[in-house]
Amino acid sequence: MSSELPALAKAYDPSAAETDVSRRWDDAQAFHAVPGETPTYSVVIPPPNVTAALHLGHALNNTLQDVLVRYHRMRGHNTMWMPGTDHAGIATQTVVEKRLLNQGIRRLDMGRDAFIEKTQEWKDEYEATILEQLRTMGASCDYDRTRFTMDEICATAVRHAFYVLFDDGLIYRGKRLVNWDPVTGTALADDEVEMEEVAGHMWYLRYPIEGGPLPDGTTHVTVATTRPETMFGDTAVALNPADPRAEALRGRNVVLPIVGRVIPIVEDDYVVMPDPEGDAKAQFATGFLKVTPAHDTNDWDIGQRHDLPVINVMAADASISDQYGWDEISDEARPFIGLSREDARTAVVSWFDEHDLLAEVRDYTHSVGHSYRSHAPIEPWLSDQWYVAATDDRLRGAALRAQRADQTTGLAAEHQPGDATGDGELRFVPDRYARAFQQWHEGIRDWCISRQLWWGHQIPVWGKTIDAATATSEILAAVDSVEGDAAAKVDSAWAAAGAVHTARRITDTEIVESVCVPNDSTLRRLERADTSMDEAELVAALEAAGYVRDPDVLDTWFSSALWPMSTMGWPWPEDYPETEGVLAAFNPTSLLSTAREIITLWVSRMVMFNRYFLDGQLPFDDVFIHAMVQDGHGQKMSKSLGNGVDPRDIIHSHGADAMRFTLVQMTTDTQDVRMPVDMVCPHTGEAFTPAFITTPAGHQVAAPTQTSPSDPSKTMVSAYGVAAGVAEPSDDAPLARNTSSKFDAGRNFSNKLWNAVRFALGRLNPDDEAITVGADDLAWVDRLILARLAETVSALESAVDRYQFNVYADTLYDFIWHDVCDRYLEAVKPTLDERPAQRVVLGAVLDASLRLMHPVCPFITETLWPHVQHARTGAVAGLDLGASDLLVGAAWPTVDQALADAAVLADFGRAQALVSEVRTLRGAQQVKPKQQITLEWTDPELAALIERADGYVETLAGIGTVEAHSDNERARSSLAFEGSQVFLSGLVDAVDVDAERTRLEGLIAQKTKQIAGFQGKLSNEGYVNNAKPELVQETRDLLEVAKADLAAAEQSLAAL
RNA sequence: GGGCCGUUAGCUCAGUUGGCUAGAGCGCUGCCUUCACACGGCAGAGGUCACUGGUUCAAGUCCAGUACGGCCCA
Repeated sequence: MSSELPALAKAYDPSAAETDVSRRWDDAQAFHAVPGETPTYSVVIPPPNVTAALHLGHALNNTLQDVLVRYHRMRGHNTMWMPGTDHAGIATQTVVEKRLLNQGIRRLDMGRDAFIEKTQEWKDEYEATILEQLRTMGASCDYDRTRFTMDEICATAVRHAFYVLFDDGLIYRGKRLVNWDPVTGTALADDEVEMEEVAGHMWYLRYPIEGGPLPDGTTHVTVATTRPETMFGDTAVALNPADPRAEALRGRNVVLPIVGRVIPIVEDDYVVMPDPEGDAKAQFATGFLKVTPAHDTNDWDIGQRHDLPVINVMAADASISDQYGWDEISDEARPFIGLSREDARTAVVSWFDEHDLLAEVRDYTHSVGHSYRSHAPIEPWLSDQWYVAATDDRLRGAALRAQRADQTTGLAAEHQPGDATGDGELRFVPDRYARAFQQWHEGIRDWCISRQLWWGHQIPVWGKTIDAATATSEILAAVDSVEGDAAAKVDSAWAAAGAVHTARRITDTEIVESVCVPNDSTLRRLERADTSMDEAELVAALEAAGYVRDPDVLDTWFSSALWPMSTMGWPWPEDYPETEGVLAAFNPTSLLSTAREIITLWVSRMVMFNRYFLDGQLPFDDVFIHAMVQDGHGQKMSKSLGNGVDPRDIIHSHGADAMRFTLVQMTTDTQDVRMPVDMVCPHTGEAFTPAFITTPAGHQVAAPTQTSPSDPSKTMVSAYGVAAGVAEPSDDAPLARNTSSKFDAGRNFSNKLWNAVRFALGRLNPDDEAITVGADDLAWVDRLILARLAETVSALESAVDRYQFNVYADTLYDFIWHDVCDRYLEAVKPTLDERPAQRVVLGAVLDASLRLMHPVCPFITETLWPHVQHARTGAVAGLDLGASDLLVGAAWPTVDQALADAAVLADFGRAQALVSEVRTLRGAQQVKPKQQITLEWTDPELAALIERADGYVETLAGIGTVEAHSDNERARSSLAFEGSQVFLSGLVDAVDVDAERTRLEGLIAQKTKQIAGFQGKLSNEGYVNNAKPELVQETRDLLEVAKADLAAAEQSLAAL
């Protein structure tokens, strides 16, 4: 076998190893889970958008998931990690449109089908990239189960879910103000709108009072607005009923300038009264508010309260338009029709100025909603959209009741968890995020799910608007059975065939019918009166009857909300061989790991849907919210700032394990991850800290052009320079890639492990007899490393259980680097060849170390695994290391805690302290490493400790001889250890008395200070009486030792 | 505007129920090219724990406030 294993190179080279290991995992189907065995551990990946390649935030999240997944797999759980990608409707459509525009092609020109085809190509490209990235970073997903939110299995789930919700009255059509993105031309959900501070103006417009001046001579009211262009749609002016001017204005109207519309003055306590001392709003207020119900959400509410008309004056592109509800256009207003909202604003302000109706303009900074995709300002816009009744108790209530009682505060009585499945079981880690979940649901509004896009799941509703006079009796009966424009189910032939048929009266004369058609897999299972038609036939019949399919698609989050179910084959896993049994086995999943903002966007919706469709069952037990990766200036990484780091670059320069280890080590539960971004010089390959500049917006970014650190004649271009369009890469000045020296930590650690194993391979003998060794057979240092191993295993298990990733990494690092390498390997070097039992321990410790490190650094550990397996022999009693061909499938080590020998660990602390003291002295006197010195003790107890430690102190401190102190003429230095004098001789030929005196005087000063501190504590009665007795005793002991050390040092000084 | 988090060594961060004589990695300084590792070894320097007040025998840790930075939701 040894001939098959090539000798290890002097340093770890990740690239070759990673490829080889990936292939071995694939060949062994190592990540594939099959329903059956329990217990299970399952995770669904938060599906990355197919808009772009994965970034460092993805790398972090997926690394953390992989650590947990690999750990649980090793713990013997039936572990399944479901991978996949998200079609990301608006985001993908936007990027594809942009790419096409660059080629001079417009979406509308090419048509829906052709555009979807192009988008599909984009999706295929990025899906492949993303999956490749996941494999490259070592994510142990069950790739055989890879899903896409628009593939057939997911689409089936979406169709069925829509049908059920529609049938249950939880999906409805409503004419509301939506967040309209005029650039992409679609509605957005509330949480897809980002608020941004904008430096704008407050304009003060004077509206003339109809019917002449007030008794006090007032002829106008002055409204304050940040959006003058919406004035065409004003249908009232409001003031606060508490305003002293209210009485005089009661019942009066104003004449809307330009438009000529006469609109009432209404009283509403929403209106902020002017107050120069008040907050910003009050300072800028006039007390009069123009009310534009069709273009402002607050005005919409005021309009509802006062029964005001709603006049939409804008088209879908936010230009001023008379086509959406504004008629009776005055001659004065006509020139404004067709203007963009920006031009209209300028024109309106000019008009008011020219007509002496512009009272004032003031600078005003306020927040404005922007599309999270196009970044265009959102227009509140009146339109017909589909909604999920998220406020219904079956959804919102279920989400609130899911929360663990100890993570909520002030829940309403009806939201207290009950006995239902899933109630009170949802846990957030860190727990502070539970509050975000709770507050979001308490303030939730119905969820607008229709998007005016082409890329997505098209809404499965066929509609028709009919004249009420021609309606069938069933339809009339239905619409008359409900109030207003609510939808009512119609008992029709469509319904008999399995569709859900609704109707609603939208005007006195018009009725809208909507027919929701389920797909065949649902139809097959329905009990329906008319089974003559399948889906295609039903649709054909509907279309023949004049029904038209809704052109809109569903919000991406609708399909994402089903992800833990749809990926597992819901609703009918038996329909697809690959999903059979998966849903039952792996939902609820064990964990969802995601980012903060996703709590509202996604977590909430998964909880609502999973509970609704699966009898209250939660989609996951734990929600882990991971940190955000920021740059060195605390800024979010983004393309536009050019401060992003591509995980592929890090894998290329440092290796996947180095990246993973560093990310894990940086993950604490309190803070975001700050990652100072360096650049790689394309000329020399060296990493350097770039020169930074501050953008006008106040961001710290790498200057567009950078100079090569070692050759000032060469330059390069930064990612910011390219993103900002101010620098163009060329042959002479290429684009420099970003990196971060933070990843050196992981690379160094990998290399350390590599070399530790390399050393061991040279000293272990594969032909050793396979003996089982117990504590009694072992030397002190062997018992020590096993004790530290036992402690380490416990600490790692506890870290995983608590999602303390940095603790996991630090514990591992400390054990491998310090315990194994610095201490154990160094200590056994002189004895290994003579002690077969020690070789057994060394082999077992390395075997266990690879297992412990595997979840974080899977590639290097898997690479080393066969070498260690080949070289080691025998076993250690109490340390269970099950055999396995591949490390990925090996068992987590189980260690009998009896190996955590307390006496050995106590001696270790003392021996290590002594080694440290001796080394410090050696260092101070610059004794050569190879120089063996003599230690002379004065306390026999210390001699006994050194004896028990069995060579440990001598080896690590470079001591050749240990003997009792005697009076002779040797040149010697002395130190104080545990209150006794220890002498070292043979350090140098002649002791530098002056240096020795300085050193001892420093020591005396330090000890004196310590003693004062301890004495101060002990002379404090409050301390002695109140502190725990063992603590007081400890202080007393420390004082005694310090005193003895001081005496020893003084004695030495006197002897000089 | 509401909520959450952070401010500890030059940098990036730990610090569990108050007991600290404040730690780690990187960087820095000195020594060592020792037969696992210079992506290394040994040693060292470096901190009034943002600020103000309070509780306590005792505060990096608890409470109140201030300042600055960040995030989430409006």
